[in-house]
Amino acid sequence: MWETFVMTKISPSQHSIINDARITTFGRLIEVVARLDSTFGSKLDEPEAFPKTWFEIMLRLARSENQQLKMSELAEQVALTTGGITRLIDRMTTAGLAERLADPSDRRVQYAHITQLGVDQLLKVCPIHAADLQREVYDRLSASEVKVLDAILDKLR
Amino acid sequence: MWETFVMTKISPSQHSIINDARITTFGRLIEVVARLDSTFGSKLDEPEAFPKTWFEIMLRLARSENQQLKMSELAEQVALTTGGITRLIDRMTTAGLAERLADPSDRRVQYAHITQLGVDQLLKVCPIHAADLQREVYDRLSASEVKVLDAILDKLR
DNA sequence: CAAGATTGAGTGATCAATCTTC
DNA sequence: GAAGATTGATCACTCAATCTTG
Repeated sequence: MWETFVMTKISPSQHSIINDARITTFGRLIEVVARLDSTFGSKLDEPEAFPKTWFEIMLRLARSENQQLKMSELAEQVALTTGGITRLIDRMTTAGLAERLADPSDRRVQYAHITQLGVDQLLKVCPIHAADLQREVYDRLSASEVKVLDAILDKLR
Repeated sequence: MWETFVMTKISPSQHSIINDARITTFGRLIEVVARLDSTFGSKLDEPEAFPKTWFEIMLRLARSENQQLKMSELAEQVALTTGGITRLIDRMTTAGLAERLADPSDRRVQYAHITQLGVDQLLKVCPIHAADLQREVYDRLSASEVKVLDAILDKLR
């Protein structure tokens, strides 16, 4: 069939550039992770639901020494700017899940600290999230694949 | 040393809930991908630089039949809402990288189509991105690890 | 002057409501 | 009425500038 309109054409040599396997695989990685992530975000539709970002914050605080982290450390860990963290902790503070603690030895720093309510909520949500992960991720992978995945993450850290 | 203030406490049994290995690994996955992704975003600081979202869009359009996709298909593929895609294509149209094409057989649908300028830009950026990926990702992994990664992505699709 | 946190302005997303076409 | 795309309102982020403390 002849073409009625002239469309954008891509030559064979250009085709190989656009279809680079490395770009394809990485793109799939981004896509799969984004899709899984958003799946779990909407999965937490409990009465006391909170965004997945909050979950990540609370988890890191709960796992840290004294259940607290410097604002700047927290920002670095969750790949946000310090400005972003400032207002995120503001919101979590309003929700009663986090609070700020001053550092007596350096009055420039503020610690983000998870509250008792935050710990309670976290303990309630963790098993749900773990079950979701089991079903959506781990049940679909072999033990050796999980092992390799872990190794890959170590190398890319 | 005795404690001056009462801090949030986490018991050993609660500790095991919070430190679930499945949650940890998945969290690391999110983190590593987010970090890599933002690294490459700032890497494209060429004169005609564009955000990584645009790159992803252009790549998908260029690889598709007739270099076009329905707005809704595109939204689904890049995990955005249709509203988000509408304005994203608006911006790319303003930049001359994409355009809208009507569907003669169904006047409800609009196709997002990559322009010749878009293809040119994409062809310029792909080798740069591939080289970045090679250095930041593939040089750090063995061939078998990449193979397993691909298999994992297939299963999680 | 540097480090740490916050604030103001601007951007790009979501969600829900709307408009058009099937 | 349902499907597809757009629009309005809002939200959470970034970037750059600012304030405070070291």
